[in-house]
This record gives sequence, structure tokens and C-alpha cells, in this order.
Amino acid sequence: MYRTHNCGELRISNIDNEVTLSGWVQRVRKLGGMTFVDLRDRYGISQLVFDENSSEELKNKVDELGREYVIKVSGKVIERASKNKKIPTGEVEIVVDTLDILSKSDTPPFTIEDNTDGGDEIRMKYRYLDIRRNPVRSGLELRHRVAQEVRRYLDSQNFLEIETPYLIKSTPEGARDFIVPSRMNPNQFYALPQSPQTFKQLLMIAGCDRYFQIVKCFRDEDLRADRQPEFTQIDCEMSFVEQDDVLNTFEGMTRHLFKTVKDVELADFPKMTYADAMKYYGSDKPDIRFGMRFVELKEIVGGKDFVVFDSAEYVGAICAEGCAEYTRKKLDALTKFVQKPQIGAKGLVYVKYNADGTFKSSVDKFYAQEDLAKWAEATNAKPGDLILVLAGDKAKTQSALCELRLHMGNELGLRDPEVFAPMWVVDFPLLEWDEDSNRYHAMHHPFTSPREEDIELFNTNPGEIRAKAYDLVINGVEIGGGSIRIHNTELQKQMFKHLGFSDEEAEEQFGFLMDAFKYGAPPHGGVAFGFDRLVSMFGGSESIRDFIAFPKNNSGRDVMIEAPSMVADDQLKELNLNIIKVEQED
RNA sequence: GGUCUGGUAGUUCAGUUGGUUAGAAUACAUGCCUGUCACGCAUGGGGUCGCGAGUUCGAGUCUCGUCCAGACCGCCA
Repeated sequence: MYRTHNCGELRISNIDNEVTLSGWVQRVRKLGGMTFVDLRDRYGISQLVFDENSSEELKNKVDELGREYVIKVSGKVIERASKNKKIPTGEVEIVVDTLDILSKSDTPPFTIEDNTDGGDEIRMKYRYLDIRRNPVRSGLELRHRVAQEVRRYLDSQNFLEIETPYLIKSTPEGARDFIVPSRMNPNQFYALPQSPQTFKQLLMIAGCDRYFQIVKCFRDEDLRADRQPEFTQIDCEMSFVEQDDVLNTFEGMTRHLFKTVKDVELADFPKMTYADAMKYYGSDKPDIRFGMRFVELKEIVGGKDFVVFDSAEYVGAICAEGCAEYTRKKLDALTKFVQKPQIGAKGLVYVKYNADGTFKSSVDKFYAQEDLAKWAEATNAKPGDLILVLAGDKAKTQSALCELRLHMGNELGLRDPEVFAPMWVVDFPLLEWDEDSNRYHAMHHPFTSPREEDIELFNTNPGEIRAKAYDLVINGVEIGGGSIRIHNTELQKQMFKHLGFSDEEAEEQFGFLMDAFKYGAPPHGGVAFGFDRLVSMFGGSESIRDFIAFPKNNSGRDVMIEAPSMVADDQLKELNLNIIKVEQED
């Protein structure tokens, strides 16, 4: 038998027990006549003692031990002479009488400690060692916990967990597909799913009523700290529902997860239209942990010969409370911040509403005190506040002002990771114009239902059509999104037409779905949650990699197994593939 | 596709204006140490300064190229 207990469970009540433990050697401390060994497993650390009463054979074996050796020991639990209050097992230790070395270990390339000396790169290369560390292991435990609670909740709501295939068909809409060649069907390819979207809709037509799946999805796009080429979604679909039914169900699930995983009670989730989110926060995923809403100033800043404002499509301001004291240096830094290429504002106008009621601004040449007073009134600024104004092209300026708002939120400590502000963003546009392909694209996906009252706009102003589409946003992070789907063949055809699909193309790409619609499709809708992002939010981290056992790096590589890699010529031949070197343009 | 930052001991990093034998901490090894738990003390080994070319009397340091890593923009229905 390898163990009677794990390394984290022995307590003062176990004194005098004869126990057997197995685990990894965390550290050996030799003090001459006696030696302490910290033995570690997933559950904790137990201290082993060897002293003058140990046999010579035992002492020699202990001398052999190094970091990360796997050993099995038997001995008696005793109370420690000097206790360690920092660990749960710190009141006891094991006087060892037998020691077996089960596996030796090379010295690990970095220390297996909570505060390791290893950097990201080396830890990813030896991820299996990194996972031995508490911070990484507890991230995976958290992920497990969330997954179990998702299943528990959805099961209680009559959802069926059903698996859908990974080898499916490539479609041109949306993200780039990962492609898998088919050996048995020469010159043909599978695609890995970007999401099980069409399958879950087919399951609704199949009468499954409520489906969910915690499922890997694949997108061949460039990566970020919060984006992996393969990632996990909580994918859900429901029949005979309207938008509010879906929102209520998944607000319930989110609340259940926060309660059971974080012990946080969330209030009702506010709903905000996409239009309002853009107007007040310049983003379709606003962080509403703090205010600082946008105020449009275009109406009141004109006619004073300030060309920047007069020629701007949009003039927007935020009010930073209590920041009138900002020094020139700090304001210059803010200007630099908004002028960064990623943010792209040309400049920043500020107005200090001084404590004595006067105004000091960067545009005093153009605006009198009473003009600035109007700005203050519009932005609801009080003495001591700082008004920050950006102007220019509407979309770009809103996006820059959004970045500035978040930056100020960070500076003022208004974005506490232990505060959670969930919300639904609703009424997304159905379509968005794409300059490159010169046609409309589905903002969500081509199966999203428009709002009935907007359908007539297909013929006049398709860009104005609002969709029955919604996102769950928490603290400025898009956690989930979904829609009510089209279940009417004619409407779906119309949608494809407006997306620039010919009837033949629609038939070729989605014929199987259109066919299915002919046989009685229930009204249905659903949602998909970004599981990795949800877990990283619970874990208080920005990076989803911390919660994925074996993540890919920035360039989509697994540096541990060294994937992707070349394959043998024989393999290529079997697949009827030739590698053609593509000439680099330059 | 683009912008930026970095690459020096097993690891994390420092390295001045281009100038002697490239340092620190930690890890590792050896010795001493009976209550440690980041044990302590002493000694020791350990370097393709990412790679290639160039400038120079002389390059870790400057220039160009290249590879790798990270952050961001584009992209991600």
C-alpha cells in the first residue's frame, strides 16, 4: 500500500497513528544530527523527521534524497516540539522508520515553490512541473469546481449534456477555420468547430429541448493573453423560449456560480442596449463598476473658433472626480496615453474645475469661464473635478475615450477585482458593414433573429436592424453571448441573401440546416459562455492561461510538446498533400 | 500583416562612454551544525553574453539581418 493518508490531512488528533505517506520531496533540511523532509502531494505538505534514533541504513537513504524525489514513508505521527502555524499539518510530524525511493528526480529547472524562481517560458516548457505548484494547481481546481457547478445547475434545469462532433465542415463566415485533411476522401477537408452552433440548433429541431456542453472550440486567429486557438465554451441552447427566458436562465446560472464558487450574492443584472453602451461607455462591453459616463459636448462647444471641436464629428467628455489637482506632468502623461497608436486620439483637452470655483483649461484661449461652466454643468462636474475631452471621428473617439475612462478607473482604484458588476448588453445590430468585402456581415452569426419590428428595414437600412442578440458582460469582460435564432426558412433565406450568399452558396454551406428547418423547427435560442474567461474572472486573473492545464503560447505553439511540427513525407502522401512553398511578398 | 519590449550561469537578473579575468541572488555539490520549516555558516563548480554578418586596435555593449519570447493594433460571426 502506498499510503494510508495524504500529505495534507494529518492533525493533532492523529498522534500515535502509524501512517504511510507517499509524495514528492519538496525540500530537505539537514541540521547535523537530525534531518527534516517536507513531503508534498496535491493535498498539502507533511514534515518527516529523521534523528539519532534512525537506523544507519535510513540515514544513508535520507542523504540520497533530492528535490522532487518520489518516496514512500511509514512511521508514527507525533506532536512537534516546535510548531509551524503557517500550514494545516504544522502541529504534527512523522518519525520515519521505513523509507522507499519510488522515483529519483533530476534537479528541476526551476524551484517548485509558490514563489518560484522560474519565468513564464521555462515553466511552460515544463508545465507538468509548474502544475505541481500551488498557484497553478489551485487554478485547475477552481476550473474543476466551476465546471461541476455548471453541470449541477444546468442538470437541475433539465438541460441535457450532449457531445457534438469535432470534425465538421468549413464555413466562410466568421473566424478562420482550423483545417484537417481527410485521408479517405482525397482532396477534402474537415474543419474543427469554431462553435457547435449548427449542431445545437439541429438538436433543438431534434426535440432535445434543452442542451448544453462544456466544449472545446477552435479559431485560427492571432492570440492574446485572453485568447487561445483552442478554448472552452459552455454552449447552451433552449427551445420554446424568448430572449428574456434565456437571460433569466443564465442570469440564474451565473448567480449560482458566484454563490457556490465565490460566495458572492449578485443583485439583478441590469440590461443596457448596445446603443446606450456605445453612447455612454464607447464599448459594447462596458465596465460598470464605476461611473464616469460619456457626455456629448458637441452642442455646446461650437462657434468659438476652436477648429478642433468645430470640425469634429463628435466631442465627448468624462468627468474624473477629485482630479483637479492633477499636475502638468500627469496631464501630459494622459495626453501621451491617448496619443499612443493603439488608442489613436490626436490630443486631449482638459478642464480643471478648481476648488475655488474657477476653471483652468488647455483651451482657455478659446473658451471663457462661463463657457467652461456650461461644460461642467453638462458633465455634472463639481469643484475639485477634472473634465477630460476628446474630439474627432465618432467611432474612433468613442473608443479612445473608452480607453481613457478605463485608464482613469485604474488610476483611481475604481476597478476592484473583488467587486463584480454583471450586466446584459441587448439589441445588438444584426449586421455590420465590412469595408474590405464591401458587404454586410452578421455581427453575431447568420442564424441570429432580427427583432420583428425591424425586419422591414432589410429593404431600406439593413445596418439599423436590431437583433435578438445579447452579451453577458462582467467588469468589462465579455463572458458570454447569444441570440434567439431564426427558425423560419424564408427569413433565414432572406438573411443569407443580405449577407451576399447566392441561393446556391447558402444551399452548399448550410443546406443541411435549411433542410432541417423544413421539418418543424421550434423557436429556439441560446448562449455560449467563455469558460476560460469565466474561470479566470473567478480566479482574479486577466490571463486565461493560468487556468488551462496545457496552454499555447503567443504564436499558437505548445512549447512543451513542440507542436505544431513537420510531418513525415509518408504521412503527407497518404493524405494526398504536397507542401508548396509560398513565395513571400516583399 | 504592423508597432513596441526583451534574450547574459540551471533559474531570475545587473553589467557605466565600446576597454583588465563578465558579476549578484537563488539553485546545485561538498563540509560543519539536534527543532528546522525561505534553517544557518563555510567552500566549490557552473557562461556559445540567442544566432549570423558588419564597424573597430578592441563588441555582452554600436549597426544590419535573423530566430525566439512577451504586450498591443489589425484580426477574433
